[in-house]
Formats: sequence, C-alpha cells, structure tokens
Amino acid sequence: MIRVWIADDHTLFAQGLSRALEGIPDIRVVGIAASGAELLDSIVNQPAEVCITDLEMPGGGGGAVLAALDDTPVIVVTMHAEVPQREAAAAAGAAGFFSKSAPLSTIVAAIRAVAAGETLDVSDSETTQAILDRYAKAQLDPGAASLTDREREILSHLARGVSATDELAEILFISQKTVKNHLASIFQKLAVSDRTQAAVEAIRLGLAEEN
Amino acid sequence: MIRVWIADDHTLFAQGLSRALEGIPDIRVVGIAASGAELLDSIVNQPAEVCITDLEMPGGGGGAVLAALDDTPVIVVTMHAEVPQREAAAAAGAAGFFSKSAPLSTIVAAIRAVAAGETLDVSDSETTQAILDRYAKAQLDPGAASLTDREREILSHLARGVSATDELAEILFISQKTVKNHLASIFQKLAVSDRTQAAVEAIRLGLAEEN
DNA sequence: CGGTGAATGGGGCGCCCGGCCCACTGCGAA
DNA sequence: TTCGCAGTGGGCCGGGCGCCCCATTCACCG
Repeated sequence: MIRVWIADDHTLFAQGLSRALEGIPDIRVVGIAASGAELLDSIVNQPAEVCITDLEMPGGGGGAVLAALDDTPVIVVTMHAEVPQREAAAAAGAAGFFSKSAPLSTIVAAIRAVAAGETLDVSDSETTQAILDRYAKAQLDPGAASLTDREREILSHLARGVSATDELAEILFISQKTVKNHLASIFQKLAVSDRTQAAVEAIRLGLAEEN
Repeated sequence: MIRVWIADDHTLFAQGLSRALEGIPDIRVVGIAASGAELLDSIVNQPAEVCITDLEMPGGGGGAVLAALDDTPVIVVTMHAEVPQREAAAAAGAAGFFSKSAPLSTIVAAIRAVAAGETLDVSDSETTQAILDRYAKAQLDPGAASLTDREREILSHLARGVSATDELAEILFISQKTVKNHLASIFQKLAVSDRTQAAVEAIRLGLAEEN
C-alpha cells in the first residue's frame, strides 16, 4: 500500500486525482493540500511514501516541497510542461515530472516506480517509458492476484449487486453448486468470510467496471 | 440521474473529475473528450444533460462547444478565471463558469443547477452562491433519503466490510436483534433483499466515507 | 505421459440471515 | 395531550449461506 500526498491549489484537480487514485488498489491518498507549505505542515503527522505537487501555487509552490523533502520522492505534475520547467524540477530533486495532459495510468505507474526507489529521468523519455511499463500493473495483494477469470467474473457481478446464488447461477449458466464453490475459493483468496465483504473488496479492487 | 460529458485536454484532470463525479449518486459521467471537436462528435451518439468543458484546448476549444450546443447547458471550468474570460464565456452562452480552484462540491451543485434549467450569472457571485446552496445536497432516491441516522451508520459499516450481525451489534453497542431490525428497514427503503446489495448501494451513495 | 490446476458438479450439515409477528421507551410535532 | 416515529428489544421459522468432504473433465506444462 503506497501512501500519497497531493498538493495543488486547483482544488478540483486535487480532489479528482485523489478520487481516481482511490480506485487503485495498491495506492491510498492520505491527504490533500492547497499549497506546498500546507503539505509540509501536514506530512509530519501523516507520513507518505510519495508526494505529488504542482509547481506554481499561491502560498508556497512545489519548489519548497522539493527542497524540504529529501527522503520522500516527489512527483511534479503541472500544466506548463516545457523544457525549462522540466530541467528546473529535475535540478531541484524531483523524482518525476509530468504534464496534466498525461493519462491517469502514467501517473499511477510513476507513483509505483518512485515508491520503489526509481528516479524518472525527465530528459530521457525513452528510459522513463520503459520504467513506467514495468510498473504498469497493480501490485495486487497476493490473494487478489491469484483470482481466476471465472472468480473475477463472479466478483464483478457481486460488486454490481447480484448477490443471490440462483441469480448468479442463471447469469453464468452454471449450477448453483458451482457458484458456491467459486465463492468459497474467492473467500479464501480475499481473506473474507461472506459475499458482502467480497463485494466490498471487489469494488475496492475496481472489479465492478469489468466485463 | 444527470448525464455529464467532460471535455478537457488535461487528461489527468478529466479522468480525475470523472472519477470524483462517479461517487455522486445522482450524476453519471457518460464520456470524456480531449477537445471540443471530439466532444461534439461523440455527444450525438451519447447524449447528456450537461457538458463541462475547458476553454483553451488544442484541436477545438470550449468556444466551439458553447456555439454548437444550444439546448444542452455547458459549464466552463478553466484555470484562468479572470474577468475577461468570464464575460466572454457568458456572452457565448455558458450556463456556468468556474475556476479549477473551486471545490468539487461547487461543481456538483452547479451541475444539478444547470441540469434543472438554472443559468448561473457569472457577474453576480452572490446570486450564484444562493442558487448553488439550494442544489448542494444530492437528489437522493426517495428510499435513500428517508434513511435514519442509525440506518446510515449501519450502512457505513456495511460499506466498509463489517457484515456479520454480531460484529455490528458489538460496534453499535446494541443487541443483535436490533441490528437485524435496522437491516430489515434498510432493505425495504433501498429496495434490496440482502446486506450484500445494501453494501453495494451504500458505497454507491457515498456512505462509506461517513463517520 | 503424468501432474497440476481450473471449472464443473454432488451431498450433507450447522448456523445465520431475512421475514413475520410483537412490545416498550422517549422525543418532537400536531 | 395525543399521535407518529426512531430506536431498542423479543420470539419464531424456513431457507439460504458457508464449510466440509468428494468426483469428473479438460487444458496446459514439464
């Protein structure tokens, strides 16, 4: 579980990014700040493995964050992704640099990469891309990662509110007994004890959107 | 259920806003576009009640959207929320105008307001705020709206994976029988038949974050 | 060719869940 | 003051859920 702090004066962006990251099973947003100073104040009580910050902010921008946080990797996400900003951020110690035009999946991969100790060289986009590819897929819990296709399919229905054994059997064209067998296997892998907890976990893992 | 289109070349912002709005029970994001032209192309096949767009975008900005969509209200959300932009957007027929520094709750209220036919006068912030206050709370399903405090409390625990009757009773300091009575009342109000469906619905209604 | 695991089924069993009655207390509104 | 409702609690009962055994088929892999 990678804990992340977000600092951005564009509240909508920060809240939206936070919500989006909440859908990533191995990432948790522990706080949102509207300025670099606010972030530095709060991160003491609420530590994190990675910080995401904008550069230009009223009341202390990302530069202060880069200067103050030596042991926590900082990813800079800004609108003005020109070469001067890239180089300035890199010189200040940024572990990554991305435009707000980048897709969510890129930021997610970058968070995992810098959390693992990687530094994304802003001047070498090829190497950066290669590193991001290696961190593209979520580091799922050992249990969730071993789910089979059929089990994931059942979980997606559970996450949408199809909970009765007979309904699941009808949808999947299998006997009720097989549904219960799959569920028993799911319970074990997710370390839960009933289908309600399995549904909650399935939603957290983002399985509701599949199929 | 208010259907919303989002057009913004800042992919991260658009995806984040989309995710954030998905947590609002009476709003559904039906599409994301990276430019105004892309939005106008796609909205034909996938209609919506409200559009949210940035102004400056490569490949057709929000101006084209404002000009083309007469019957669908358009909310402009941009970083440069200066007076000239506000007035230009209003003259072009924007139903609302907000900075990306605005909190999510403001945008949510604005979506509901313009979906109901209101026009948010960009030059009169007092009147605008009064209108937004009236649309601050979600238009919940008749069932969900009649939930009592205790029922909401139980749902919030369900949404976090506390599903067993004895655990719920222990947390709430009441007997297991009372827990089951509350659950029976919840099932009726939410039109569901078991606690798994209730948990899924509770998460959809955003009750997991409460308490 | 044998092994492993996924997917499909079966039987039995104990217990909890959900549905249906009911009662009492306390608070606020009519 | 009376009425309604939220919150608390009880009893009863049938059915479904979760858990434990088991078998068969098929694909893949060493």
